[in-house]
This record gives sequence, C-alpha cells and structure tokens, in this order.
Amino acid sequence: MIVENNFSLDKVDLAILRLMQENARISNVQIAKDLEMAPSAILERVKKLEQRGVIVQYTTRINPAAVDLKLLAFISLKASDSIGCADTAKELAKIEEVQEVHIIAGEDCYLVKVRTSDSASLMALMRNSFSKIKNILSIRTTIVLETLKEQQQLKIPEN
Amino acid sequence: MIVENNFSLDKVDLAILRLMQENARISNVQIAKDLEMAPSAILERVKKLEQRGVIVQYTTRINPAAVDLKLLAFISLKASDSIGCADTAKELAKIEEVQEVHIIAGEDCYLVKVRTSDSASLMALMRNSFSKIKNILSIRTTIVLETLKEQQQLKIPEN
DNA sequence: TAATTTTCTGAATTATATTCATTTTTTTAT
DNA sequence: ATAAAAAAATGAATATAATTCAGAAAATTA
Repeated sequence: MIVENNFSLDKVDLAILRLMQENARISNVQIAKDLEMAPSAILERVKKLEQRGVIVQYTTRINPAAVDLKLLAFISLKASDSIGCADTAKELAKIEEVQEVHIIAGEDCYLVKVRTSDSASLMALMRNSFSKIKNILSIRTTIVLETLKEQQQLKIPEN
Repeated sequence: MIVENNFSLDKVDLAILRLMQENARISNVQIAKDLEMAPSAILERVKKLEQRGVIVQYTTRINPAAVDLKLLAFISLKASDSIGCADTAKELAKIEEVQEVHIIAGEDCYLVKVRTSDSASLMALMRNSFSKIKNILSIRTTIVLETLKEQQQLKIPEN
C-alpha cells in the first residue's frame, strides 16, 4: 500500500519545512541562522518548494471558539454500489457545510464531517442533500461531544 | 447547544483573519492596502489577535504526498461505561500515531484517526494500545481509500 | 460633555526580502 | 577518473516591509 513519491527532499528541505510548519512567518534570516546558511539560499529553496507543490499554503490557525460554530457531526452513509457510492461522495463534497468526505472500506461507504450551527440545521442540511443524492440506503449520524486531539500537523521525517 | 464566546471581533479583525487564513505570509502593507488603513494599525491589531489567542499559529500546509505516509485508518471503540470511556480516550490521545480522538454520542464511544506506514504496523499499534487501555469492548476499523475533501479552513463570518 | 481609553496615522528607523554576479558543490557524460 | 555542465550557495547591494513612536482622531466611560 506504500507508494513512492516524485518529490526528492533533502535534509535541508525537510529542516526548512519543519521550521515553516511550526511558524509560517519565520524569516529567511532566522531559518538561515538555524541551518547555518545564507538567507538567499533559503529563499531560493523555499521558492522551489512552493513551485514544486511541496508547500501548498501558508495559513493561519484561528481559535475555533472565536469564529466558528459549535456543533460538529460525523455522518456515515451506505450506498447501493461502489460506482454510485463514488458519485454520491462527490455530490456530498460539493456541499459547503460538509468539511470532509472520506471514502472508506468496510460496512459503510463514506465518512462525512459536517459543521452546522445546531441540530435542526444539520437535519435540514441532510434532508436537502438527500433530494440531490441517489443510491443512499442508510445513514448513521453521531454528534461529537468533545474533541481531545485534532488538527495535528504532518510529521516530517528526519532525513 | 450554541455557546457565546468571549472574543469580540469587529469587521476589521475578521477581514484580517480572512486574509491571513488564506495567506499567513501576507504583508501588513498588503493588508493595509486592501482595508485602506495604515500598516502600523494592522500590525497593532494582528499583535492583539495573537495575544488574545484568536490567532493560534501560523502554519505551512505541506503536500502530504511529499512527506507523509499513505495509510490512514479510522478506529471506533466501545467502552463499558462513560467514565472509563473518557479515560480510555485520553490514553488514546497520548499515542503519537493517533492524530484525532473524538468522543461521540451514539453506538460507539470514540472515533480515532490514525496514520501508520502499513496495515501491519497499524495492527501492532492497536495491540500495543490495548495492553495499556482498559474498558474496551469492541473495535471496528476501516481504511480510507480516497479522500475527496479535507483540511477545510474555518469559515470566518462576514461581520 | 469632559475625561479617559482605544485606535489610527504618518514619518523615521530597523530589519528583512530580493536580486545578482561570483564561487563552490554536485551531477553527468565520456 | 575527470572535464563539462548544472545546480546550489555565498555575500554584497538594493528594494520592501516591519516596527516604533509621537501626535491626532475616534470611541468609550463616568
């Protein structure tokens, strides 16, 4: 199941990624000091990491309590067949309130993560989705009461 | 279920957050131009957003294909009672390979997201966890074959 | 409505990003 | 092995941006 990738990242690239994942606003000067290199060399590498698509985005993690809604739900769906399943998943992914869609092996076909303002609007969203989406046999919803660990960053290998 | 928060963010704060979530490395000068304000005013606000804990971190999204392992699994566990359930969840959250732990309402007690290098090491991890963790009645694992939507950013309200 | 606090502005200063010619290192081909 | 070519690094010069701060404007409080 392990697939090799086309990205060849050397020790310095990984060190840069590690520092920038921790703090996207770190200066080239600081990275250069940490890695004992010239700032211009760091800049060059960072530009290449961006161009090669290794760096996808510089983003700001915002406290959800400050801006986001409170209610979170996972929904798993079951479809009649795998082709219909994939289509349905794509439809689900288009819905704005749907944050994640995972096609999974096993009993169910997908796992869907939805964020809505309250239970009522979650139900409305689901009802609304069903009118658009075919091949759904059953639905099991569950509400997240508490999250102990989330949004963990990717683990960047040592070398 | 909706709870009010202590953060009072005005229109300008939200506009800044929206820009910085999209690009954490945007300059104060650029934000200032966009919002027709002085760069120093933007800087002052950003510092306050950091201090107040609204801005949690500036991070770099890295292409998982470049650095991360391929196999991903969801595990849902069932515990004997709700107290044991919470304790077990905390134990699970301590495991390095475990990326997310959600305490959920319904049939199961938690939903756990794990990233390991292959099925064998996932099984080893699970076996290892069980020796430490009590109150587990049953386990259902499922492997994510494809992810259509993930890592969506928080939706920042208009005003 | 006066006093206080908060936020904003704009100029000065400090620091960083960016560019580029040159040097060093690595890779490729023979 | 080794010469040629390519890639990466350096360090100085320049362009941009961050930061500081005194004073003005706006918002809040008593």
